[in-house]
Amino acid sequence: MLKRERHAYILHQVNLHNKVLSSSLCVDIQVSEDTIRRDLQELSDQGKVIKVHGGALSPSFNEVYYSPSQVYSRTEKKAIAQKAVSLIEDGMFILTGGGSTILELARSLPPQLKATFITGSIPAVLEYMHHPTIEVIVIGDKISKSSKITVGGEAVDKIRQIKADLCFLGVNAIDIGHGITDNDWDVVQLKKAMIESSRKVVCLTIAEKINTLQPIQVCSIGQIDTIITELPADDPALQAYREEGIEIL
Amino acid sequence: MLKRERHAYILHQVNLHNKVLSSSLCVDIQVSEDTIRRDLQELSDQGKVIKVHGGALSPSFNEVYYSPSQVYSRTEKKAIAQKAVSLIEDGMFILTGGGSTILELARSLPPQLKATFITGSIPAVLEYMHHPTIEVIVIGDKISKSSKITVGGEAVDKIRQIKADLCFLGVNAIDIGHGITDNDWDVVQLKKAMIESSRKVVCLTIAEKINTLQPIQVCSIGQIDTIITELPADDPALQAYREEGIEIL
DNA sequence: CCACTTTTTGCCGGAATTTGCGGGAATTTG
DNA sequence: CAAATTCCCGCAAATTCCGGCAAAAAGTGG
Repeated sequence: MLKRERHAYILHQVNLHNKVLSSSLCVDIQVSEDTIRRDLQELSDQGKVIKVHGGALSPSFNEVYYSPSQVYSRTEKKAIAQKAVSLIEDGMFILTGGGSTILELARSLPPQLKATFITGSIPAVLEYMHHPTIEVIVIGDKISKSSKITVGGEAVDKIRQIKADLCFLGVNAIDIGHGITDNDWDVVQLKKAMIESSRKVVCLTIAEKINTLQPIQVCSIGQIDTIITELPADDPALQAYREEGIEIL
Repeated sequence: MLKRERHAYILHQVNLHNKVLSSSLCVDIQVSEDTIRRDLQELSDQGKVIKVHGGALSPSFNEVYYSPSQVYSRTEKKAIAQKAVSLIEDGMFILTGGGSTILELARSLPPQLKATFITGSIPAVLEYMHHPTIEVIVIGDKISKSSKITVGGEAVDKIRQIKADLCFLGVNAIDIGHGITDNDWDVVQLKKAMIESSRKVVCLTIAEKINTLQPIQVCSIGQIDTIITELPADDPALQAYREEGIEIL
């Protein structure tokens, strides 16, 4: 990996997460800690980051008041993203939707990962695009401005032509009896197609949304292979799902 | 392999992967590292790539991390966008590419305009998405990270199925003899399809790019209906194009 | 076809950059 | 305070860069 690439990657990470740890960077990028330290030093000299013991912070961190509730349940979603990343292997084809949990996943992808991500979500495409090595395939159709993803028959058709290894689904509501449910007709059509076109379906959801309902069903519990929440895998809140034979992470 | 060929190949690689290593290029093309270095130097002088120790990066690669305000020739592009907007009428279907001039156009759209914009450019989609009343249709396919547009056979096919009223084309190089030319094979395929699928083809270009050349032809002068530059319509620099029967704005 | 110029290319030697490593100082944490 | 981690400095190896030079190739004009 070229020096400039590393710098770009580090800056991207800092701007996304407001901080980076030298220790995690050097395992991500696969270079020695000294190199990372020198990189941080240079970026710090340029004023792009603020160097601190053990890593670096975003320069805007000190200026603006940092509201932790800026993004709804950001920390939980980060934890979910971390677990989700562990399912991804080099060479995989991965279908993803949109939603803030998926975005967090996109930001947490290790930099040397070589996989192909397929999505109709514009914010997700933006995140994937920043990644140095992954391939991005966009599902085209009309944009739904509210959800910022492409929706419609063309999009559904395209997804049906795909057979992906993995499908990451950000979930609005999940319930043991009604499965995954949602509130946008067009988005539901897409999610249905995504589930059918994937060998393995992984649900990402914060615990808060477990056992909640929305008007339109996306799929039944039986179609889900894995559920990822911010809770530990053996949390009692997930017992019912475990009993249905769903893998819990 | 000829010098021009090498340059085209290098540019293609850079646009594809966002970076090239001198070491890998010289085994690919079977020339000495010195030749590659000189090639990269020249391309860097022309601003086509950014030379770094060990190789080169795509110029758009760094843009992402810098402020969007320092865009090259911003004021000129705004002037062009103003003129372009005057061609748009309610209810039109409009094909557009990517590029900073098109983005400026997207930002200049009047807020009550009701039209449908079709594009494969992710930055353009983002701009259109912010608009309250226009419809956005995304052309799907694999993302070219450097140009940030979808490229490939699927995208070309989709465009062919469309018959748009207008096509706005950001232009890299235009010449009276060679028409519009560009340097990325995949992008050229898209632009060709866009031109064929539109009733009226409008070129947006800053005056600086008039009478310049790139390796690959997009279309001949005869296929262009309108040219928009920041210059007044009767500027002598555009005389030759006017004589070809092209409308100048 | 031949001399002549221009361009291109490869090679060489020295300079510069980058990277990892070791040792000791400094900082953090319990 | 003590252990662990992180930082900093200098060094060495590897790689890359750069300017100059000469041979090869391509273009030019008679």
